[in-house]
Order: sequence, then structure tokens, then C-alpha cells
Amino acid sequence: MTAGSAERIHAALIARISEGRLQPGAALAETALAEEFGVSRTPVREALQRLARDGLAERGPRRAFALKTPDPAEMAGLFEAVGEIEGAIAALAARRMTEIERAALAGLLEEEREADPAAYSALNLRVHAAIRAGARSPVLARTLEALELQTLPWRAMNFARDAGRQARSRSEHRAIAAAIRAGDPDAARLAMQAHVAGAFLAATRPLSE
Amino acid sequence: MTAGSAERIHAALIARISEGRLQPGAALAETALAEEFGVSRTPVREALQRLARDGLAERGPRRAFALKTPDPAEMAGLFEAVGEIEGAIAALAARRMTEIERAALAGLLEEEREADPAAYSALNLRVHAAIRAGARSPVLARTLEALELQTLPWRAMNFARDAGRQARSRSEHRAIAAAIRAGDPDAARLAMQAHVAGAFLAATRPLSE
DNA sequence: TGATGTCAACCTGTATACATATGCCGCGAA
DNA sequence: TTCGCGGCATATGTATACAGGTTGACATCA
Repeated sequence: MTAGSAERIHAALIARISEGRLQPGAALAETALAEEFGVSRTPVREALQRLARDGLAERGPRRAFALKTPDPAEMAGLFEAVGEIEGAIAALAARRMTEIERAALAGLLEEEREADPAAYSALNLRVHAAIRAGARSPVLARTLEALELQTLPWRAMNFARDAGRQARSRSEHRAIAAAIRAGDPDAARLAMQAHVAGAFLAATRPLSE
Repeated sequence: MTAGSAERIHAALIARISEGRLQPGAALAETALAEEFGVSRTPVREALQRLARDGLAERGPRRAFALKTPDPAEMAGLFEAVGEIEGAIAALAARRMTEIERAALAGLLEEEREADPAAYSALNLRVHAAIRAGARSPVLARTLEALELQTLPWRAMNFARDAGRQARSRSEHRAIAAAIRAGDPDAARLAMQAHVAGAFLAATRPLSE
């Protein structure tokens, strides 16, 4: 019992989407994928069902799976929801973080100030992870993760980043951290929502900024 | 090609959970379910995978599926997340509902005032549906639905309702609607969060109130 | 009597076979 | 030339067969 083919294929497909190696709307035929991965259709079916559950694939007219095409309007709704949930997380963090956690968050921002562009992305993730941890809500954290996964094809299409965005992102982080440190949930929520909106706009208009 | 066995079985299992006919922790053996539903293991597998994705089942030590046991702490976290998301929905509704929608919501509350206990439950659903529709966020609506589904075993365990809860629920609805009508997102959010918390407490302590 | 080793039954993971429906392609007629 | 129809190829839905492993019981020995 190898026990894990489906999971492996699921991860492989997500990686392909992330790298842009799967075009939006691409057909995901069970037979072809089974042959390609050297397994039978059964684990492929499970992987595709999981992908559909993740919101990354949908069933076509012939019940066949196809990669979801990122609809701009739907993506805007997705980012809005991400902003609301991450805002709620920030508000909870402002209420619940311990002094040590607040200090650790401040420390992360110090690191961030002198980080080169290559290291910035990883630090950005750590900042958000620290806030998630401080919110004490595994349910909201899981929900956020699921929604962010659905933004993956969009991010894969718009990977262009302008240099100015990074500076603004840092400044937004500081505003969030300041509100959290001050224990102001409403300000933390608003700052986080502005941050997510800024990231969305940067991803949406990579050329015009 | 019948095309839908898995969906039927999935729905049947959810119905059983909802009716309390499946004990928490109950083993969900593929073979037994396949024989019971008169199908093969394949659609049963798909139904169980969907159930696990819904957060209603989890895999045991032998990779077998078992009904998730409702953990009080986890349920509290779940209701908190529901409160945050439904609060966000209420805040968005306060900003976005048209005048006609606000009037319709007020009309629902009028109906609610003179509803007998039997009709109240359906009206309660309509109130929340009206607010969801006014929020213009299908993503948050879907997310909320997914989380509420996970509270199902908990609600199945604690179906006791006291008469006082219904009166308080009506009053909470009025507070939410008033904030929405006034276009006050923050007040709408807080009122909705208080409403969800009240429902959770009523479900948690059905005897002590 | 208790402990341990072995065996058998069962359950999941995977592969494959079969049924069925759909889309495509070619052919014929208007 | 174009429209319509029929057959074929193929893909999914479902069923069943096979493989690997774990659990549990039962028998045997100290």
C-alpha cells in the first residue's frame, strides 16, 4: 500500500498551476494524467476532486475537469474576502497577542526594514504568520489559507512586481503592527484591509503603476 | 451513466448526521456503506472524501474515515469564526444594500414579530439570507456556508431550545437591521457578532438558561 | 494461567474491465 | 457548398479484481 499517490499528484498539479505551466481553462483528462504520472485513473480522480474542492478546477460540460479560468470580477471578490478575513485576524491579534508576541512582531519589522528584495518575500510571509498565530483562531487561519489558494492562478498570471510596491508594503506592515501593538482592533482591521487591497491592486495593474 | 451516486450518498450521509443518526466517531467503512447503498466502493469513496473536505469526517489510524467528534473548544473557535465572517457580511450589507433591500429587510422583521415558534426558524434563515444577499460577496457567503456545515454535529447534539432564546434572537435581529438601515458598518458587525455568540451560548447551555 | 507467536479475515489503496454518453469526423443528399 | 445524420473514438462513471498491511483471535508453550 503506497498510500499517497493522490496527494502527490494533487501537489504536483498545484505546483504546475503556481508556476504557470498549466494554462487557465486547460483540460484535465483523467486518462492522460494517469498515463503521465504512471498510475491508474483512481488516484488521479481523487486528486482532481480535491483540486475542484480547492476551487482551482471545475467540471465542464462532459463532467470533465478543467482548470478554472480566473475571472477578474471573481478575483476581486476573492481578494475582498481575504481582506475581510485577514482583517478579522488582525483585529483578534490586537486583542490577544501577548507582550512577547508584540515584541517579536516589532522585531520582524526591524528585520524587514533592512531586507533586500529577495529576502523580503519570506519576511512578508513571517509577518503575516506571526499575526495569524497571535489571533488564536485556527479556523480563520485555515479559511484564509483556502481562499489564498484560490488566488493562485491570478498571482501566477500577474507575477510582475514593481519596486515601489515593496516599500509601500513595508509601510503598511508598520501601520498594522502599530495598531496591534496599541491594542486597537478596529485600526488593525482597517490597516490590514488596506494592505490586502494594496497587494491586489499591485497584482492587478503591474504595468500602470 | 447515472452520474450522481456519489452526490446522493454524500447528501444522505449529511442528512444522517443532521438527524443524529450517526454517532460522533462512528466508523465509515467503505465496504459496508457500498453494500448498504447498493453501489460499489468507488462512489462511496468520493462521497467520503467530500465529507472529509467538509470537515465532517477525518481519517483514522488505519486511513479509514470516521465521523469527526465535536470538540467543545474547536466548536467555540468555529462559532467565533462564523461570527467574524457573518459580522463582515453585515458590515458590507450596511454599506451596499439598496433602499429596496433595506425596506425588504424591515418587512421581514415585521413578519418575524408576529411569527409563531414553528415559523420562526424559517424566517430566521430568510433574515440572514437577505443580509448575505445585500453584502454582494458570494465568496464570503460560500465560506460562511462551509463553516456552518461544520457546526452541524454540534447542533445535532444540542437541539434543545428554550423559549426565551427566540425573543432575544428577534431583538438581536432588530439591532442588526437598525445598524444596516442606518448604514453603520461597525455597529452592524458588532450586532451580528453578538447575535452569533448568543446563538452559540444557547446551543452550548441548553439547560442552564 | 499468562504471554507470545502465528494465522486469518478484513479494510484500504490501486489497477483494470465494462457500460454509457458525448463530441467529432466523414459521407451523402439537397 | 452546406446541412444533417450516423458511426467511431474517447472520456467519464461504475464495478470488480488484486496487493499490502493491520488487527484480532486462537492456539500453544512456559
